[in-house]
Amino acid sequence: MTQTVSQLRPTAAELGILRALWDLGPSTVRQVQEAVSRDEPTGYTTVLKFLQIMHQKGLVERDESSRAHVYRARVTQQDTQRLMTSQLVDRLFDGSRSKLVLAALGDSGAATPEELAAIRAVLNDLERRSS
Amino acid sequence: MTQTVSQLRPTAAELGILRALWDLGPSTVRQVQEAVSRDEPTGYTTVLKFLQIMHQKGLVERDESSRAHVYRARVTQQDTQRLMTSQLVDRLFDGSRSKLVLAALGDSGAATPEELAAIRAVLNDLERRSS
DNA sequence: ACTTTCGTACGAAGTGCTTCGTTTTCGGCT
DNA sequence: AGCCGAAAACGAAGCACTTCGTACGAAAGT
Repeated sequence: MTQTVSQLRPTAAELGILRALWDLGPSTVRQVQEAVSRDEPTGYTTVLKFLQIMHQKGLVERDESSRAHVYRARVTQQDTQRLMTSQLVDRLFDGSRSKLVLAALGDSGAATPEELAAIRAVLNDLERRSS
Repeated sequence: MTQTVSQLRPTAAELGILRALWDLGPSTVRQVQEAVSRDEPTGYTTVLKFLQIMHQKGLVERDESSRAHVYRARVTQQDTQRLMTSQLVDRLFDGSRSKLVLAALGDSGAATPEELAAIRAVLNDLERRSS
């Protein structure tokens, strides 16, 4: 049953819970439920069930020492971003990351001047590195 | 039953079929099935069923004048790219497109010099536009 | 006209995702 | 010790997605 976490894709609802955990850090079910419900009202046992499933899958770990178990994300936001971005690129952009970038930037109003500067910095870095 | 196509999100299997249609242009079920099966072997009636469902949803249109109906994508690849990219950004990048861009570029080996140049061009364009 | 072939249409089964009601367990309080 | 409130565990229902078997109809060859 052990599975490589790095290849595990969270479902839509699981992603909502991961977002709460990334935001809050280690949390009880109740805390997660309250955070998630701000976005999308969700019952307590629903959230509990997801956390149990995710624990089984290895997406989260939990500390059972207290009466109210404390859950913590076992995948980082960055890794998940990379994974899901890769999958989108594969499925929809013919495997070309830069096509995704162009699409994301192409939509007007996408970025503030500061963000553009940050992107430019990365770009400079990449070009320096490759030469 | 009429629904705005621009908000319609194709499922995983539907996306595979759309990719074939984008690639081939207007095609019969058999042609789509052959193309899709190169990636992922799929039965004829399975593909037919999907095309029927997608027709119902408005994702594709069909010409029934010949015995073998001819299907054609009703959403462009670009629109779908925009839609799904937006959703990824909302769900996983706190609504910031540039975070997605940084993540996509950050992975080394992502882009060739030509691609980087193309991105830089878009960047220049954006900055000129905003000033 | 008859059979074979190829296509559409339909229904339904299998699977995974989502949600929640009910039951059980645990600690604290009296 | 017994009760109460909060939490965990369990089971199942509802829904969407995926897949395919079967039936039926039309065209083409003999």
